[in-house]
Amino acid sequence: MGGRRVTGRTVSALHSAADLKRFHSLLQSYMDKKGLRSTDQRRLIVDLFFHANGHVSIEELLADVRVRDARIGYATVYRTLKLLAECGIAYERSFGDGVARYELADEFSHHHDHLICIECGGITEFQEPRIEQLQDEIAKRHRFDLRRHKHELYGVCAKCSKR
Amino acid sequence: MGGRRVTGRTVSALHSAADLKRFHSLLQSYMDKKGLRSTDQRRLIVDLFFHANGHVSIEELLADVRVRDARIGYATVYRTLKLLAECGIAYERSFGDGVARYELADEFSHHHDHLICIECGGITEFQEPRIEQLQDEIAKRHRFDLRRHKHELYGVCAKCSKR
DNA sequence: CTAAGTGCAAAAAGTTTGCATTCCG
DNA sequence: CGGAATGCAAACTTTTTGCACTTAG
Repeated sequence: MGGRRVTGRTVSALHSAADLKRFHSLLQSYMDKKGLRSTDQRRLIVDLFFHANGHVSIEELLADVRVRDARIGYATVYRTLKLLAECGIAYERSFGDGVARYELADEFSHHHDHLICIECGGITEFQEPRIEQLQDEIAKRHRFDLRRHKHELYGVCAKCSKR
Repeated sequence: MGGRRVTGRTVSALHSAADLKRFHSLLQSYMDKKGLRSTDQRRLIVDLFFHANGHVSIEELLADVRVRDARIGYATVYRTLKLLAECGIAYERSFGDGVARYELADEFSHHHDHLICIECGGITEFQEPRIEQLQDEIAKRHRFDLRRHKHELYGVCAKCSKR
């Protein structure tokens, strides 16, 4: 119910082995279908993305990737993330700071929305099924085919209020 | 209750005269306090912003503004919108298409969230008090001082589904 | 082999800023 | 007058693309 703290890149994501399996097989079948190739770079980037904490920017992921292989370029990470977004494995987000961020799709992680602290920039996740239900209602009301949503609460977190 | 269609720039916003009055007086007092000046350009931009449909980009507002005064530059609109955002009269948003958009703060308009069509880009507004209430609950649960939120539903609108 | 992928560097697209000039108060 | 605002153009930032070279299949 509550959210777990995932500010920045301090907490490692906890996805199950089963998620990883489905993730790989979906990606593989998409790549097969499109005639795309599996390269060292792509495997590394995709792997680190899966294990990264949610909400990584291209720059951040590139830094991670370069620890393992310093030759990899920005454009490759950029194109690989686009690829993941294309086949529905990743969502492209932007929290208003002008840089694109990517996170694992709900089906490989767990669906969640965000509380964002306007003081420290910390991001906490939350889940609220009753809101999801109301969203479906709204979509129905508008005869709108709802595919995804973005729900962000901005304010000051407990820690920052105290200071 | 339902939302009204405000796609792009086709429907004119309907704010009350009282809103306009409060809007001007808040802006005026902010400018007085900061020693800022009232210029022809600023008055024109601010005025057109108030009467514009929600969600205007700098580029769009600039186009409107230039109908009245062709000499006005991008930077002036940019700086004026920043000013409005600074003093809380406007919100800066971004719907992921890489351009910043501005809309009137809730207190001068009416609070609403957005349904965004991923086919045609159309934006429809919606309101749902029960969601607002649940948000407050979530914030409380996290001892989070909620200041504002962003709730966007992405999908395919009725019109586009039909095609 | 050959079409796809990579890395680089250049091009775009949008946002910010420096500065000479204009103009509000 | 003096400092703030404007308009222009240049600087930035981030994203996207073209291209020659490499490589998976």
